[in-house]
Amino acid sequence: MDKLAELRHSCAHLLAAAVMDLYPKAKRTIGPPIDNGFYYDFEFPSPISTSDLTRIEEKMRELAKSWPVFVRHEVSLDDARLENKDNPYKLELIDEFSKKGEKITVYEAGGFRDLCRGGHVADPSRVLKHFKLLSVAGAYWRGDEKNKMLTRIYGTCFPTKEALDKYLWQQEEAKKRDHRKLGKELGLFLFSTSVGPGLPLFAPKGAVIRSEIEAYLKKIKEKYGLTFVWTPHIARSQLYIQSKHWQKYDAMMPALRIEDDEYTLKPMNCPHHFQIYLMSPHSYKELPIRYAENATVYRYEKSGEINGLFRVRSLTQDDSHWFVQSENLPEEIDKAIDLAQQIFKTFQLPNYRARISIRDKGNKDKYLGEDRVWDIAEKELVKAVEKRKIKYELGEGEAAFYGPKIDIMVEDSLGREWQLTTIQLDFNQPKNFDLAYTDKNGEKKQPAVLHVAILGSIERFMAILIEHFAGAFPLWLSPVQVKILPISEKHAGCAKEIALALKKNGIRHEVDEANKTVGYKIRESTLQKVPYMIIIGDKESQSASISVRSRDGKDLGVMEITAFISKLKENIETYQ
RNA sequence: GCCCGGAUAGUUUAGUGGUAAAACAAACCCUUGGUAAGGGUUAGAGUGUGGGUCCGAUUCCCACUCCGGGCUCCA
Repeated sequence: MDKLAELRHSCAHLLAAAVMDLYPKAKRTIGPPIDNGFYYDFEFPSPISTSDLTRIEEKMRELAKSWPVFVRHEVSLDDARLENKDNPYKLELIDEFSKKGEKITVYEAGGFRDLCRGGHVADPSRVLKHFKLLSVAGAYWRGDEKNKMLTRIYGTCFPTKEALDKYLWQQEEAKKRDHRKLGKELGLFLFSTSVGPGLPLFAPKGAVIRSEIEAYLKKIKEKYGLTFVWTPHIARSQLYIQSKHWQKYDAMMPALRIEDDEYTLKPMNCPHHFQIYLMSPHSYKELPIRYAENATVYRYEKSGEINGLFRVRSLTQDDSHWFVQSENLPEEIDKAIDLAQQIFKTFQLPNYRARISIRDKGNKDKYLGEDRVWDIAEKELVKAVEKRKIKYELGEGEAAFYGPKIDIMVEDSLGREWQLTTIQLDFNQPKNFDLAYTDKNGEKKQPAVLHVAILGSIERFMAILIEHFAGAFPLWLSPVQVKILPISEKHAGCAKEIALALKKNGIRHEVDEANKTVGYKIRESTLQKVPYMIIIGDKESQSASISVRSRDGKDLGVMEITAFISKLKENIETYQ
């Protein structure tokens, strides 16, 4: 256990002590350190809420002052059982450890004993200072929904006040950037009770961002040799029975009845794209065939799991299926990664790492497809990320039975990681759907399929972008690129002329004709994160020049309107 | 789905067992302004939905809907 984890684990003990002091009837369970702090799960005789945290935290501070050194005791099974006779959770753990033949240890500090593996700080009263309780939540005993729901208290602890403050600041900053909050403030998207949970509606400004992203994806994917297709949103349930999703996939929406047949909302596009592939026989000369679609699919996410645009029930995948001869897999995998890197660059996401899911080597039987092809594929996945110097880790045994895959995790401006890209090899579906091509010897062969989604879900990606940029999108994505601010009513005519010039050049703009001061208008445009403001007063209306200001408060000075427009167009056209 | 919390004008919030207050936004008026909030006036919700208790409910109780925090990170 590292130092920070020891500190946090010790703090979890402190929390448990405070809780036992205030709620003697509560039952303790476990309290491990986690990525950003620690938690402790309790069974309380009656529910507690966030407002109780203050009291508990005060008690912790009181106890911390004289918190003694942790003392380790090795105890026998019987003693351990006796000591915890009223706590079924601890008993369960004790029996488990004993069965595994592990030593049972108890740590004691300040009259407070807890079953514990160890890993504490040496001088608790000196270092247990910079902590904070954060939230209360429900959590199942051992994470299993069949078990009893416990009350989890989350907290965090750092070695210094500065580190704690920094963490809390980051949390605050993340809260400010919350895409749900910004989505409302910037008029991007909404949820309507009448439409239903998890079904986002995009308002004009959000729709602009969406369609810019989709248009960009279409352009760059076509450049990479993908062809776009379109498929409907419902299909006969039979299609998914053939693909085996019906049997295995648990996020299928319930079936619909249309006349005498059963249909369902599509949860994925693969079987549809396969139908297009099956439209005609294929020669090896045509391969690889790469079908792409920005396709909206529907998934049944449990009500409690829906979360803003991160987790929705209608989502649009930037999906594609590449039908490839096995021998061409290396170059196709490389191409897919190259495509992903280009796209990350465009969205100003410079840091990412890969996770490669491969077979469990000791258990090769449970995987479908030729051993040789798996070997090549796995090696190629590794080679491809190494060649591009992408940091990666191997997940042995994490591959699905039908193929290995690469996931790419991208870091945002607050240092949080998001999994975006999945490049999944599939040796299974070609079989289910009898996909074939004729090779140069006239023999019928089965192509490998690569499922490639770079951004995953466009809704989720938009949420990430909103938080990454804190709503201040790059020019090409901004719903309003330029705001024209006439100083007084007599400059309205001139403002309209400029608006017309922008319109002719395809630059999204608005004129703020409100009867307000220019200072007020600047403030409004800045809060709306409009990249550029043009201020029009007497000086400007008497010449062909405009005065430009950016949303970050810089006065860009006076320039010719034509020069300004061509500068913007140059920037925007990079992405079109 | 489950645990905890919440739902009051377009938005953010206040408040009360005797039918609701403010700020910002909006509309209008004054002002015609030079780089992050000029001033005034007016209108706007009957308090998520349904039920119950009560003379009386937005307030208390119940159910439902929706929203938020959380449910892998093992003594």
